[in-house]
Amino acid sequence: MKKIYLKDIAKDLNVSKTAVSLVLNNKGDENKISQNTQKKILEYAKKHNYAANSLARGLSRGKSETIGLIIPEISDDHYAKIAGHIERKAKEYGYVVVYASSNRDPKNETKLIQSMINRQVDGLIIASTQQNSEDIDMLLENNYPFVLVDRIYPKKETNYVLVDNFEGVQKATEHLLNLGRRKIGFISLEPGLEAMRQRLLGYQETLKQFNIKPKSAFVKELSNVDYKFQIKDALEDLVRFPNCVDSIIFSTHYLTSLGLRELRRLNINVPNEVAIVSFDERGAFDLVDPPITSIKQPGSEIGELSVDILIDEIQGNKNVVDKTRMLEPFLIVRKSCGA
Amino acid sequence: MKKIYLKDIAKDLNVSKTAVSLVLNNKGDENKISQNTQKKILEYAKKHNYAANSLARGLSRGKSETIGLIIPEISDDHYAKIAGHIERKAKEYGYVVVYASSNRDPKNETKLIQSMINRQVDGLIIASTQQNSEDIDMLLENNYPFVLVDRIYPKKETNYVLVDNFEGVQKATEHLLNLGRRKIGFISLEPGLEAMRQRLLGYQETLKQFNIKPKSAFVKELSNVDYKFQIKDALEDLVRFPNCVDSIIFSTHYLTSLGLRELRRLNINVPNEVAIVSFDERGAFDLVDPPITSIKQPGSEIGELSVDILIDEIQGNKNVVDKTRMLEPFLIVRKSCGA
DNA sequence: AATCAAAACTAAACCGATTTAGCATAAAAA
DNA sequence: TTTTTATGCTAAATCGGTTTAGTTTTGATT
Repeated sequence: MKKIYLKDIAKDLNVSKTAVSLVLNNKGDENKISQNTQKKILEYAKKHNYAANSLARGLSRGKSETIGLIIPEISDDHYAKIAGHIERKAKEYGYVVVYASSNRDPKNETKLIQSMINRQVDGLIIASTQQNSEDIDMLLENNYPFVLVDRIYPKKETNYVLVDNFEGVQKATEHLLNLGRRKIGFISLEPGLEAMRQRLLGYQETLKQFNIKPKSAFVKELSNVDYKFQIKDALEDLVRFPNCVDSIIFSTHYLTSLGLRELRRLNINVPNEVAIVSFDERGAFDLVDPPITSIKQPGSEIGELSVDILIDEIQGNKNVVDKTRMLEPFLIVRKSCGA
Repeated sequence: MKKIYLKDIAKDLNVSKTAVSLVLNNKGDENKISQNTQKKILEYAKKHNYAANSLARGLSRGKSETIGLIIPEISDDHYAKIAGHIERKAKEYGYVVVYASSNRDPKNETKLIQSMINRQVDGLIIASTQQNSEDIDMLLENNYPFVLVDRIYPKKETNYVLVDNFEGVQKATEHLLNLGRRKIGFISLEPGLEAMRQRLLGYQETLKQFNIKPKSAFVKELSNVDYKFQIKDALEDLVRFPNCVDSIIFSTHYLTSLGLRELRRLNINVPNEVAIVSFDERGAFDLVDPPITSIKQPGSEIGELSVDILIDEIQGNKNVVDKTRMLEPFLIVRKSCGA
């Protein structure tokens, strides 16, 4: 099974490389290659299993039919799901996906963006650390096709797809309030991410709507780096006097996991003593004791829309009208709130 | 920020493209480019942020510094983890990763392998459906660098990295037996995969070592396609008369999740009535009620070794001596067996 | 002063496609 | 019969690098 090249086909069939290339790219008719020749070329190509070298094609066409995906971590449940949907949708368009994890480090992100551009990806889907303003500006200035997912730069005009974080927490908070909980704690990460800010805001504003004054003592914002260690103190503080919250909203799934472990260690009954809600799902959250009420993001929509938008940008179409999409999250009610 | 090319540097510095290329590829010394010129070129390149177009470089060098990863599903916990480690390690070597999901369909896998080759990936890491003998043969014949992960073709001589599936289940079975369980059920998938065969074997052989005759009624092998529906009957059959097993080993994590749900529906107490062990971890298995005893695969080792081996193959080195690695799995003892 | 080797550099081919511009030939129109 | 037009095709440039096979320059040697 030797590799076969365009020029081999041309030579063997006694036609020019041009003819072969045109025909194989479906431009035979418009370039008036006779049906006869076309058939000949197509058959030969099929028979010998010809497929263009995509580096060569990419170089000559100036595009690679590849999209770059930059996310915090591919092994994170949430991003793995999104990556799956992105891949599927990209394939529909004939694109493949190169992924890279920033590990939540802005410097990594900068490098990855550069590296992807050098690798001639046609566009980028980025779940940014949100501390890479300059990179985003650079992309914008150069008209480089890209879409932000999951994270946005609120002051910049970019394409984006993300869930309505405010609404998500709003739903969760309302749920808790409707179940009679009044002392709701909120454990989140430092507000570097707009998403986290919106989640906090959703919590605070909903309390206000219910005429409850948000207490800052009920809110714990952990370091992105040390959250694993900080969560212990944070939780203890929330559940002990004088706070004694009756419920906690965790602003992301891994905080939920850690928090629940801690609550167990403290022998606190969930949901009787403290109800919990998690932003984001994770693996077997429905099997956990108790099954965890979660705010679920529409992962498939997020993935698919971001690809739709990106491809539209890449191809310079204007098919996709709205390139800034905020999607509706859903509250999945389970037993961790006592409902 | 206009893009800058090799020829721009050459022109601006009044040297040849050759010189620039050599210097930037660290071949200045061996090609006797004067220190002066080298410095000039390096500085200019750095100042203007030059980076080679990797399509062009790839085309001309015949390699792309890209590796292809073909797995059943990127969104699967297990593969997402492996993908994470693969990416990290690949980056260390200066490679990027293109991933694609076969969705467990051999036809897809064939297409993906072809597509990756056309895209000039330098090598492949494949978690094969194990029904693609011809593709594997083709890769072997063409001396195409590749490594199988997680799945192997037992009769073919390929590089591979996978966990010792036999040993994993052996550990689990011994654990159950040591806890006094004697009627151990085994829920698995159709034996298309060698991994599944080994797991079954591990179960059967361990029973024999304990002088227990394996009963085929205790083994349920579900269809890869319809397992979601079949598991209900399978489970009922196992726990009801005449089988009445006192424990079950699930041969993969998603079967465990489904099975546990079903056990709950049947109001069967885990672990008192039926103990369970899961092959493979999943998200929050430690938080589940009860926390699930699992056979854990060494994900980071699997990912890293497969990259080490692949890069060694690609670069034609012989640094990595053993290119067929079977790794040790670990039993993580939790409460689902009553221990 | 002629010879030779080493040092410093470069022209041009090449990787494998795409694409522009244009050349024959045949058919239709004048 | 000549001109025009359409048909069918191709040579060669191009994409942006790498690499081979030289060439020129410099300096040392005889």
